[in-house]
Amino acid sequence: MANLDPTPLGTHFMTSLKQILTDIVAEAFEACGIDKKYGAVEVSTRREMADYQCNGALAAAKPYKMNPRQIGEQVMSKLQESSADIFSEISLAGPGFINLRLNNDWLANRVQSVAADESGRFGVEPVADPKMIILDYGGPNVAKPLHVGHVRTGIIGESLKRLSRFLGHEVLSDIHMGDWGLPIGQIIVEMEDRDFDRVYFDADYTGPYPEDPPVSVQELAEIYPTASGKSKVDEEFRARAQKATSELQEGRPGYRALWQHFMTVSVADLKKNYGSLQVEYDLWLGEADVNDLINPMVDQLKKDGFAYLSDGAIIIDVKDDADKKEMEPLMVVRSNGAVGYEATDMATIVQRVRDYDPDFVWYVVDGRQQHHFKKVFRAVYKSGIANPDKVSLEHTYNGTINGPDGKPFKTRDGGVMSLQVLVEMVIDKARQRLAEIDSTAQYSAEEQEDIAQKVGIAALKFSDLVNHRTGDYIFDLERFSSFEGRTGPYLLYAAVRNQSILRKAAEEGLAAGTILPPAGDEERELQLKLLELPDLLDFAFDQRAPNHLCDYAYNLAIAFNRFYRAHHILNEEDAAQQASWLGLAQLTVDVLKHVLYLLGISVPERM
RNA sequence: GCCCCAGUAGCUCAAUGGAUAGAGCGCCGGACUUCUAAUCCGUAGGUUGAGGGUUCGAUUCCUUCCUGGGGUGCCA
Repeated sequence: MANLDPTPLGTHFMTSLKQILTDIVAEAFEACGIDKKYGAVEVSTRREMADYQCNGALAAAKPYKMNPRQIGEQVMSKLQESSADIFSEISLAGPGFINLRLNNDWLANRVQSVAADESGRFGVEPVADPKMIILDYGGPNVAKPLHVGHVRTGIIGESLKRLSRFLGHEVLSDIHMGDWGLPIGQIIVEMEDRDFDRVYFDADYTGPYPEDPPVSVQELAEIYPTASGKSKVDEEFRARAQKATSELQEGRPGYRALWQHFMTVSVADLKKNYGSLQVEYDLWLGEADVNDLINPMVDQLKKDGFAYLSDGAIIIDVKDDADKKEMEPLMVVRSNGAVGYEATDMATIVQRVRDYDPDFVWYVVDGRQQHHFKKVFRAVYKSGIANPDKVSLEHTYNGTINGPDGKPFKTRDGGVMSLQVLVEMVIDKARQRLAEIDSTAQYSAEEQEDIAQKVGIAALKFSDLVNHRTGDYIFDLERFSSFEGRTGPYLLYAAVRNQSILRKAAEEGLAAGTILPPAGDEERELQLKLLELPDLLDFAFDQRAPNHLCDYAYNLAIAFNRFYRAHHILNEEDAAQQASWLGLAQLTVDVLKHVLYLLGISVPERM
């Protein structure tokens, strides 16, 4: 095989099997006088016929005015000359699919080289050109408890963070709290009406204020919905709330002191609740953190002619000449002087560009905000706050979790189901399941509880992440806490059984050895699946879609479970074969656990 | 009105323009003296909402409808 030009395609060309095969087939196309771009190789969709396939002969037929099968024959003949050591079978099928089956020795050799990688990267090289990515997800509102709706943004964002970071990108996650808008004003007014400590509401008093928060997060959880409800029906209340919001933003000391208390109790609660889902943040910034950037930004926008007064509000036109549809302007300051999330989102971009100079900002936020982000992105690009050639602002939106009526989920009494309650229900279900299983009875109470936590969280997270990011789906507690079939616990179980073998092997003094060519179809499929990892990670990253990680983890677990059934490792008498299988089992569990880690799911030692 | 998103097996969901559209659940039927049966194997189940178009090839791209959901300058 001739030395190929280094390819700029793909980020893991050194280790991606797909890329290696594409390079080989592309060279064969070129040798036939056909553009190498037609040499793209994919995992075969017909696994009983091939491991990998190239469809390029079909695509090349027209421009080269040739019969696709004729092209296929020529390419095959070149491949047979150049790569007989790699392929055990090269065939042409149907209208012109080039089917490739890998030589078993070559296959095992590849797997062995991945197993021998002691860096913990499974042969996946960090990207050559790391990007700086800011991931904005979670977006909880201060004083509002997390509910089922926060599940998706939190765990999808967390997974994208872990994936991007593993691939070698520089990533910062920011919770971006909603802590500066009308809800805060509504709570302030409601608290004033309820005669909370007067010092906070006395405009002439400037401090000091009490150190202890006047409210708990539980009280806030009750006060906010009440205030929000009043605001909808009571115009006077609403006007007062708007005024309070505006005064808070302008710096009224008593309101600022109250706000600080809200933050203290809310952040502690958020850390606890997101922590239970293993959703973690690098930055705990929020809308309030950009307050001081807003006035200068608005002044500049006015000075540059992008922002102007209209009906008492300050707006920016974001309509594009290419738009056929209507596109109302973005309102950056309301007529009462308060700012909403349009201004804070814009100012946050000012801040992020200034402080981090990112290549990407991904907003993992509900898809219903698409219009909002479109306007914000246009406004910042148009006004020069962000340079479209430098930073890509993406609304990496997620769908909603709906009730049976197709609308965002509500409990039977019309309320929202809190995240904490949901998590506790799922873990409790896991406890019950655990109690039914004999093997765990001997474990300590602590270990059993740890297992229940991991099983419950795995069930919850996997059943959400397995759905495509952008799609809505219907909330089903049974499904969230199901432990059978295509679920989180299925994956844990596969990993745990594997670990059990390795533990027993270690006790018997058995060590992993060189991985040999597959002994059967089950093992062959497992080896092939392991080699798909780099391409899978690239693909999931490109699509910003963790469901592909779920898909891979599940298929890897299936492949392992079949292998497990077909070959009894510990009873194997051939020492080299046994050592090979131990190596394969070790690699499988390492890869499986790592992909689960990228999903934000932890694996217990045993269960 | 305008815009966005969706419509795939009984149900919940997958499917980077490729061959015979896949899983899980549910249904029916098999496999535990064997490294953990939270497992494995098998059967049945489809006009991919409808029509048109582009393409050698369409669930995927374009277009017109139908149905559902969402959004649409002073809530976020």
